[in-house]
Amino acid sequence: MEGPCKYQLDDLDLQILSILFNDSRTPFLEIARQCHVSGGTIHVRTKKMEEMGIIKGTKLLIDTSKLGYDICAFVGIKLVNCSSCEYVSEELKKINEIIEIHCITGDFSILFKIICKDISHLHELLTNKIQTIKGIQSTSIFISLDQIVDRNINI
Amino acid sequence: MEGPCKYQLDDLDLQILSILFNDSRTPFLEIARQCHVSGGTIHVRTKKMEEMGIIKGTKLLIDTSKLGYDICAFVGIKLVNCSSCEYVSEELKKINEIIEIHCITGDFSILFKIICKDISHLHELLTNKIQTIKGIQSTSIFISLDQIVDRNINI
DNA sequence: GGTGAAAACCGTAGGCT
DNA sequence: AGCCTACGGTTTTCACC
Repeated sequence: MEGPCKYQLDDLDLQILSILFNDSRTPFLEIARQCHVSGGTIHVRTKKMEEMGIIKGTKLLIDTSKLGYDICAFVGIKLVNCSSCEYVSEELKKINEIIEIHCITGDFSILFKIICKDISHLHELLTNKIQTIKGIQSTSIFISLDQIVDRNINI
Repeated sequence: MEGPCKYQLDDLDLQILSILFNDSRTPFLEIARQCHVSGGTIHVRTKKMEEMGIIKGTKLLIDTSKLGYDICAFVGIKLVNCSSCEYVSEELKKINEIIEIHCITGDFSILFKIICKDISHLHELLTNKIQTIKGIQSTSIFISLDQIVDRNINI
C-alpha cells in the first residue's frame, strides 16, 4: 500500500474530492474540464467512491437562525453509569432539535449539538426532555456565540 | 407574522426543505411530483430561499475514516484573556485538520472539532500547531468514540 | 481504465393564465 | 403565484479503443 489512505485513491480521485469539497454541486463536465479527462470518467470515479462509502452524500447547509432557531449550543453529559451511554443516546436521538451526538472520552460521556428557537426553548427542552432521561447525572451547556468555520478536511 | 419563522415560509417551502434535508440532490422534478406542483415552482421557491440566505449551499458528507483519518475529537480552549478570542480563532482557521470552530460560553472560550489520522497526528498538531498559539491557557480533549447522529433539524 | 457520442433527464427562462 | 413549453446543459450508458 503506497497511497495516503486505506482505499488506494489515486490523484484523480483526490482531485475530484477536492473540487467537490469546495462546491458539492459542481457539474461532472466542469470537473472533467478541470481534471483534463472525460465526463464519463468523473462519473465512474464518483460512483466508485460512493459505493466504497467514502462519499456518503451531501448535506443541505441552512441558516437556522433565519428559520427562527437562534440558539446553537453544545451540551456535555455526565452519566451516572457509563454503561447507559447507548440507552441515553438513543433517547437523545428522538429529540428533533439535537442534530449531532457523539460518545466521547474525557470529562463527559456524551456531547451533543442542539438547535433551539431561543433560551426559553432550550430551557424547556433541557428540563422536560433531556434531564428527565434516566441515567443522566448532569449537563453542562456551552452556547455557541459564533460558528466561525464549518468545512471539510482539505486533502 | 403568523408563520413559524421569521421569513414567512409557507407549507410548500417547508415541504421542499424537508425533502432536501433527506437528500439535498433530489431532482426538482421529483420534488415537484411529491409536492403536486410543477418543476418551475420548485425552481422559483428554491431560488427564493437561496436568495434569502436560508439555503446556504450543500456540504459533501464523507467518511473521513475511509480516507485514513481515524480520529475525530473536540477540543475546548481556555484563553489567558477573553479578548484574544478572535486572534486565536483566526490562527486555528489556518489548520486544515480543524473543520469546525465555535466561540462559546461556559468553561471554555473556544470549542473546535478536529480530524486526525491517528493519535500521534493529533498529538503532533496539539503540541506543534495549537498549543503554540499565543493566548491559549489550556486545552481539553474529548475524543469522539462514535458519532451517532449528524442531521439537520426537522422542521 | 479511458474516450466520445447518443439518449434520457434536468435546470432555467419566458410567456401565459 | 403557478403552469406549460422550449432550449441548453448535465447525467448516464455503452460500444470502442
